[in-house]
Amino acid sequence: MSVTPADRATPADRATPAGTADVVGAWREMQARHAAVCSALERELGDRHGLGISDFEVLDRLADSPAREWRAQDLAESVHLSQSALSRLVDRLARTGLVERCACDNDRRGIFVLLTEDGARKHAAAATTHRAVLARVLPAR
Amino acid sequence: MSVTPADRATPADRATPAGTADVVGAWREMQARHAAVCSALERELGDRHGLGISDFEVLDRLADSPAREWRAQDLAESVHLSQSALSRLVDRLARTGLVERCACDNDRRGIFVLLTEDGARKHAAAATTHRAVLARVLPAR
DNA sequence: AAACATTGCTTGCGCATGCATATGGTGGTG
DNA sequence: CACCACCATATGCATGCGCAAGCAATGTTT
Repeated sequence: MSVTPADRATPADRATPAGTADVVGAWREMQARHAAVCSALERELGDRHGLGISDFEVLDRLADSPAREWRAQDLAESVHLSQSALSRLVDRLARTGLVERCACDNDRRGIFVLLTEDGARKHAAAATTHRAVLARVLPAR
Repeated sequence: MSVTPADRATPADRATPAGTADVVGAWREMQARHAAVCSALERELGDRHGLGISDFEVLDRLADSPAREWRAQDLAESVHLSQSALSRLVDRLARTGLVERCACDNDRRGIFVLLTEDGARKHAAAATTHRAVLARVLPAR
């Protein structure tokens, strides 16, 4: 149930603005669904492929890209992680050979993160699980 | 150059069931919204009331309850936290006097977590911020 | 060109979380 | 009563995260 703009703008605003209950309900429902999907993904990606959710998300972004490379910065934003968290995540992925760090020629502060062949294979395998989990638990009520 | 969902779910894709592309898109959108709401809540509840998201969620459940008390177990499930995480969360809230642990008479393994007067006041204040943030960022975009 | 501000990434640190396990309480079965 | 499987919470430990600070490269101002 979505809240219409009219609901939100109702003037009968006291301690609890009109439409508030709906928003809270929507938020709780989103939290529940988010938690359900995360825990299912965490478990299945972890057990079957040794990947965490964030790991997969990064591989997924890289696999989507034509050149299979992203600027670290853009990657962080895309997967909703802080710069520092992404830096360490790339560390872990690089240590297991799934991605490589690559200096950026025109701006030597930046780095490109690029998918290795191993990474591409891992992603292809994990993507099947990922899609299956989403199809199973995301629409579930 | 971004790859559209349609690109990912080419009909020639036997391994991926139909509708898969849509689910991935929906999941990414949910992640984005969830992250946006969490970061806004984290910031505003933290700055204005010294509360984290989980802290508020617990207070909110307690305030909702007629008796202002919940079994620790049920609380954990309701706020989507592990039993251990909730135990420590209650520690922190109890240490700042917002809740109290209360032995359960008929089953002395269990505990009730109950809202103190301070906790109720804190919740009332924070709830305003919480609702406002939700109304602002949840329906956005 | 020298000094300063800004950007992009890394690192030190503290913290919240989950998993596995310990501790203590309960109920059922012999 | 003794035992045992089970349940509800607490705690040790490892991990991933964000914030703040650091560092090197780049851009800007004079």
